[in-house]
Amino acid sequence: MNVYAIFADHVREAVAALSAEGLVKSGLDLARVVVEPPRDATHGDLATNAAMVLSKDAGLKPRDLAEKIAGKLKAVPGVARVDVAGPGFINIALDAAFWPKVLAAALTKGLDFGRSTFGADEKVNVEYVSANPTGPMHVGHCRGAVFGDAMARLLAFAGFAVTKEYYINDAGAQVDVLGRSVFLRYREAVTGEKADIPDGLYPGDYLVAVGQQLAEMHGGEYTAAPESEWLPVFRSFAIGCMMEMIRDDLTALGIEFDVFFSERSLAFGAVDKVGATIEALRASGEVYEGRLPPPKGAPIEDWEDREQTLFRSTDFGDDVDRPLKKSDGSYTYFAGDIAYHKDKVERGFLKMIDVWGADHGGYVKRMQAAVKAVSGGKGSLDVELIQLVRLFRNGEPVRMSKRAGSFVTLREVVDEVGRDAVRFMMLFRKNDAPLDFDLGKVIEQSRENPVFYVQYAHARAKSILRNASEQFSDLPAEPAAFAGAALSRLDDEGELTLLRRIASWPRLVEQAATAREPHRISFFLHDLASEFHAQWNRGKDLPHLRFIIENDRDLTSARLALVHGVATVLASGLKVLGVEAVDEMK
RNA sequence: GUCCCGGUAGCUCAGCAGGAUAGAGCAGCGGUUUCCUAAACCGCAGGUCAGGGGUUCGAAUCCCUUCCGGGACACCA
Repeated sequence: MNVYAIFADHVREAVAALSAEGLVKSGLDLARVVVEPPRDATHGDLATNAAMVLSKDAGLKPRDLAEKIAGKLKAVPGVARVDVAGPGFINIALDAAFWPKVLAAALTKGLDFGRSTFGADEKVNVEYVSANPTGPMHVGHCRGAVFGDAMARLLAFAGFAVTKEYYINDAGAQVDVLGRSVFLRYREAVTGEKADIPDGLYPGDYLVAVGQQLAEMHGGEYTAAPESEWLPVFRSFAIGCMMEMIRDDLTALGIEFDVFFSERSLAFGAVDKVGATIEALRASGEVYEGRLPPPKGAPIEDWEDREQTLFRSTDFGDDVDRPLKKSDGSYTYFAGDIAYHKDKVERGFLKMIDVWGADHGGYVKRMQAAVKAVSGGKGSLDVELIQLVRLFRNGEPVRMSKRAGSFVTLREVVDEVGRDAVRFMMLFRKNDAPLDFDLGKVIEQSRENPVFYVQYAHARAKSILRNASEQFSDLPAEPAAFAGAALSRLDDEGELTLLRRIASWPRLVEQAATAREPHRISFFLHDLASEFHAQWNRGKDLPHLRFIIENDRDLTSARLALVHGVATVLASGLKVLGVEAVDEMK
């Protein structure tokens, strides 16, 4: 039950009625009309900008139009008072009985309160992580992984039909390097002589076990064989091992995918889908053979002016056309990616979201251009760029050296501070702003740590409910049973603040989904937790405001309904973030 | 040189698809514990929303421009 959406309809109906009566021009564009919580609670429960937005087209002064609309809104059931204020705001005060109805709905729906049909089951493909299968995931991957996963959960909660997808980059030069690195570990395992890993290969210890497995499988068969014989075998086996490791890392973070899509399968499967995609685009005029101007910026030493196969991305707003084949004739990464997104379109996805690291920002325009081209203009690709995470420990930067193989792995971080802390902190910042992650602070149990702060609010709510059931042994355990409590007795300003916050949860879900900003969920939960802690503390000075009132069972029930409501929304929101709502702090 | 992302309180950041007097945490100062978890709360103080133009009833938010910081700029992924 989204109060704001319901009243936005009421406002539109009011305007339509005025038009029908000839009091206001008809055919006004109502798209900009919004109903929102007023900045100041003393203004009422709801506010709309309708009169100010429509006044120009309606040919009326904002306040005059506001008066007309207000007149109609007064007749809406549940409305107690309508005022026109300021430049033409229409403030709506609801009957005292209104908010309790929303709370009752929340209690009845439980964790599904806030779930929306907003997305209308539209298919959305969310592609994220897509780390190269050449080693364990490191912290740099972590934020994109959590963000993509939360985005997928959020969109699903908002009513979209979401598919979570991982693109395995198993076709490029880096997996050949992986195969060669593993070969050295294999020979090491066979001969017992410690291998010297030259620059350019992967030195990490995690490949030792892979080499040993290969030694067990093949014995010394390949030690003296030419690369052409062992590379495909070793590469393929190593990729499998790496993906297994990555899946384990992801599981540790609470992330599961619906689809793992192999890049290699596109060009080296039964049919060459990359080649087919290029030819299809050539037929439609989007691919041609031509020359490119030398790149600007830092000069490139081995730049060679040559005719190459180009995608006409400039037709779709890109800066230059982009090559699809390398000088050795093999496909560029971009060519494969076009074929991949074409495959998504063919699987029925017109709405696609890719989550990339910010260093891939320069790749956005060409990929969006490609999506337009392969979907006949019908598909859309949103790319969410994830900024860097700076890792700290108690204020000191954690140094990482990838070359030495001593980077901090995702698993190490999760093992140290826990899945919930990692996830929440990664989502407690806009994705396009850099984020400082302090391993020391996130496990601190204090107000400074938002993870703890929100979880503590939930635990506190549960604690109150436990205590209440000891004092009133016949209280029901099910939240839904409290929907019938005497909710009209919730009349304290702090209680009403919480009611309004709970009621705005469905609206927030839709906004966060529309904006593609899961971090709004985190901030909302933090606000709700803060208001709840505040109300709890008010009961210390003012005992009559406590949730449990010994000699007043009805009032206690009503307040416990509110506590259940808070706990429900906290749990619901945390679930969207993939964070556990704990019942007790240890 | 071009493109992308940032610039909001001393610090770290929100600011809800243009709205009413720009918010929170930390740091600073001052309070709150016979009590449902003080692991919390309350108060005070703190601002040229980087600068300058524009759009309009109204701009931190949209457009242009300058400055500053980060990132990306055939044939890597």
